[in-house]
Amino acid sequence: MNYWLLKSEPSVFSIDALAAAPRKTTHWEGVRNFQVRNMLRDDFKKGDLGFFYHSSCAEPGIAGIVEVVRTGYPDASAWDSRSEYYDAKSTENKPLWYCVDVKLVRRTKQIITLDMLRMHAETQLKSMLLLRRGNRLSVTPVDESHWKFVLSLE
DNA sequence: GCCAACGTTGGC
DNA sequence: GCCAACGTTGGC
Repeated sequence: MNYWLLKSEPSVFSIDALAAAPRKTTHWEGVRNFQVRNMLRDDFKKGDLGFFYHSSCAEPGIAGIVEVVRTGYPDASAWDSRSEYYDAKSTENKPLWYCVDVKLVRRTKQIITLDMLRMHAETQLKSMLLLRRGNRLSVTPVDESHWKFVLSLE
């Protein structure tokens, strides 16, 4: 079983929006980066857990925990010409982009902020991809040791 | 296959 | 709004 960190801008899709969604589940759609696509398509397994991370906002940090409930399948938003995620290079016969479904397990007791994580960037969270300079991937794998340590910060 | 230009991410 | 970082594109 794998652990992940999924970034979302709360102004676009927040933990509140996920909590309010039917079955507290959402399509993790709109990924248009090949590295991330490959992870969604090939590496996400049912039952994997992920941190739901708020990015590009006043208080960046981990807001909740999600579970993978459906593994990679073609992202239909790519062939919807009305979608902001439309991509003419992807078709139903030859899908280019993939998504997964995730379900909210629970909110964290408070936002585990980027600042809190950074305090351990040279010790327990050394090599955590989120904290690596220049990292911009919207989905990153999380080591089990990092996962457990982050939760101990709650 | 190289690499400059361009676009995007995301913290600040 | 700035800008560092880096992925993508496209001419050659």
